[in-house]
Amino acid sequence: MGDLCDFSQLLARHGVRLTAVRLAVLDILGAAPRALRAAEILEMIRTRRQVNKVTVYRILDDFTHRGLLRRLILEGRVSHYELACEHHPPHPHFQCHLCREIQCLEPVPLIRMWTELQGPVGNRADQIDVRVKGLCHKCREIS
Amino acid sequence: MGDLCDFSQLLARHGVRLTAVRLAVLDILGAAPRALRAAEILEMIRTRRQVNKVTVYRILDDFTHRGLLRRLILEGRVSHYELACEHHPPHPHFQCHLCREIQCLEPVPLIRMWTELQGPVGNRADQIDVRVKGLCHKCREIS
DNA sequence: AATCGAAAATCAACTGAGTTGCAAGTATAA
DNA sequence: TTATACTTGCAACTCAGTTGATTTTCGATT
Ligand SMILES: [Mn+2]
Ligand SMILES: [Mn+2]
Ligand SMILES: [Zn+2]
Ligand SMILES: [Zn+2]
Repeated sequence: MGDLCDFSQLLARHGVRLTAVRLAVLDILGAAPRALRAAEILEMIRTRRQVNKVTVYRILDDFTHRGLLRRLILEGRVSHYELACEHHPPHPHFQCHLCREIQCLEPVPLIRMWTELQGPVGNRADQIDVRVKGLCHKCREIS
Repeated sequence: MGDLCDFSQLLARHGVRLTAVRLAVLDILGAAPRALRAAEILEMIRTRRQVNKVTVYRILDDFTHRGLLRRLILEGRVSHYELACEHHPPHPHFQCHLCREIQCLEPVPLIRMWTELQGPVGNRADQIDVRVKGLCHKCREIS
């Protein structure tokens, strides 16, 4: 999924030092087929090296503010993260209400809704998030 | 906002006993111009009577599962609640990234996107949430 | 009116993702 | 090499929400 991005170059461009943990975070998210929770990323890094959770949380937060990652709020309390580089434009997400698994959906054009969604005169809309909830195909055939 | 609903009748129809706290929750949400956090609802009930937070959380959870309220996940950690009766169909929400305030927007037709948003064949989409982020008109004129 | 069982409210203790402040370590610059 | 800034680690904390056990209230039955 992220095999198109050169992460060390990406970090350099953002004026961020290349460190083992930072690269691991990007590698893992780049290889993931879906958005991941901080705890999942932490666990995956720990299969390679020892790391403190605070370090990972701080990196995720920093990268999000730099626009390198997107933080997805799909359910209460836990955030999910995904790459935000040019090869991964914003897109809607699907969450199964049974297995809670998250899927990335293809981008849909929202341009026609944009004006309507600005709401009361004077609001400035910067971003539109679309979240689909339902039953995924795996859970459908089980139940 | 909720002056159209007869709450005592609504509770009766759901086979739920009418109690002071339950009615207060519905009254408050019915009068609110926007979705409220549990802590806000709790505080507002406490201007009238003494009540434990667990009671309020349990009522909000119960009402949500009965489909009497909608729980909105708009930012991490805190949920917002709004009435889900027939006078208040699902609709998009706007959140200002500066003051964090939430506004309800008019419903928009999503029917054209529905098929696209089902995603991989076999998924069943039940619900589409639209969330707009930006700068509200109040915060715009300040900054 | 007194009794009883179910539903509702309370209390204290807990959960867990995420945060904070500060100390220790490591890389870059002078 | 030494000074400096940046990065990581550790421990303690926060806070919305949850849990389980106990007490209170309600509505029915006798
Ligand atoms: Mn995605
Ligand atoms: Mn609303
Ligand atoms: Zn599923
Ligand atoms: Zn605002």
